[in-house]
Amino acid sequence: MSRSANKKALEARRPGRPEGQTNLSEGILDAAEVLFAERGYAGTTLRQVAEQLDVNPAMVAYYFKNKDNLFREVVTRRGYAISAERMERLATLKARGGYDVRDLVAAFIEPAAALWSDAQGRAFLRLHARLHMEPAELSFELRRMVHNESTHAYANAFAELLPDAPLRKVYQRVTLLVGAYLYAFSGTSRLGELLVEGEETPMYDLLETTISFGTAGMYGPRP
Amino acid sequence: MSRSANKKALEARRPGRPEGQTNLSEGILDAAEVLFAERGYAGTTLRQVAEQLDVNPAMVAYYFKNKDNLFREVVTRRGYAISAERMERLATLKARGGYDVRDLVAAFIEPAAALWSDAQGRAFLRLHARLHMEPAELSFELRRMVHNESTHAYANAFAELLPDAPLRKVYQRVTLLVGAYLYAFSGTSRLGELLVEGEETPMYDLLETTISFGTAGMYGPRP
DNA sequence: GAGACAATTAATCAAGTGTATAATTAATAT
DNA sequence: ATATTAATTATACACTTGATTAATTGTCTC
Repeated sequence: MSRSANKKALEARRPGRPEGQTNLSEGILDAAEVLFAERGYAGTTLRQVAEQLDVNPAMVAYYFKNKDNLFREVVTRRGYAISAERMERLATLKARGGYDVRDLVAAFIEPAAALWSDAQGRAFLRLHARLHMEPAELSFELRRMVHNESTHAYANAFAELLPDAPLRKVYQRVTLLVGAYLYAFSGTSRLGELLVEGEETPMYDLLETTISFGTAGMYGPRP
Repeated sequence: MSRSANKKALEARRPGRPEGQTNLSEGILDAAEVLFAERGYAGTTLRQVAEQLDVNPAMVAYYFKNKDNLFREVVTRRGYAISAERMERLATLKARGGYDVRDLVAAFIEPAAALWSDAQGRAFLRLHARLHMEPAELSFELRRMVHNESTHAYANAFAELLPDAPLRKVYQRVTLLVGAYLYAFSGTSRLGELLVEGEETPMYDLLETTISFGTAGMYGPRP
């Protein structure tokens, strides 16, 4: 992965196109994903990105024009994938018919939660959560582009299943659902640190707990 | 508030102690609170803080030593206040006896949600949420100092009311509760933007919705 | 094989960063 | 009155940042 791992590392590096094929573009996105997730937009430098690939900083500009654009590409790459899978799963539910609130919650959360299984995906989940805290001028347009369609689709679907709740309440609950899963899967929740009682492995079961929590919340107050 | 508003603004400013009393320290905390909330730690410069008070950048170092320390002071000033009020309200409930899950949820959330009423408090709420996304080396110690005690106290109280749920589950649900209210009250949720259907005022009712959502979630799956 | 194109490093630039220090003025203590 | 302390501006320093440009080397097309 890191270029220092191959045989070229021992030669003094010279300018000019290297032999063979390279696909630096993907590597830059991966490295930037980790760094933006950990340190945020302002806290990440293009030099850090380049350094992680053992490459000249100018390469980032060569492939991605500028920092802003790099950030957008990192966010949209996986953001649109999640959004698309949400829409697919919603369409599947509607085609099948007879789904309930829990089915909707699962269809909404699982496409994101699935990324938890590998380290690179976890980095994106953290960035995904972090994006909502970045300054409006950086994040609002991105969030609108990536998430508006699916958020509205799910809110409407929830509203159909909850005819007694005013639309405002449904949107508020969806917001709470989003906040809950973002935080839980951002890897910043200190769950591991809080629960030190020996046997308890706090991450196990987290998806199930999140879906149950969100489902109960979406239904609203118990009668 | 801004010193450019008083009569001194028109004179050319000179070095030296100004006449009368000054309390710049509070003003710096307020300005930094807003900026850290909006732009994060890395995205905020000490010059921005100073500029907002129309004051020399060296004043920030004079009052707060360095950027790191300023951040800590901003976070702890209100963070400890919230934590203390949570502990008080928990003690009140326990003294009174006969409380339920909803009472606990309300006692946990309301001390933070109360800050929503004024602009400066909303800035802190945003910072409060953002803190959880800042790099671990900056935020973990702070979060531990400020929130560990009350989080454990509430988790244990919840566990007593929910004897069927394993402790791991209780902590997971508390985590989801925290994520939900942090996001909802961070002012970054785009609730206002998403819901454009005329009459609906999305912020009205939000505290009630959050408490109901959290209560239902804490109870776990419906039977 | 020659020229166009692709991918890389080296070097640089202007702007901005946190921080430190000295000079300056007012308030306070003796 | 005088010395000390408090609060402020001015200035500067060493370093980092995003971005640009030129030089260099490999690959592809004809």
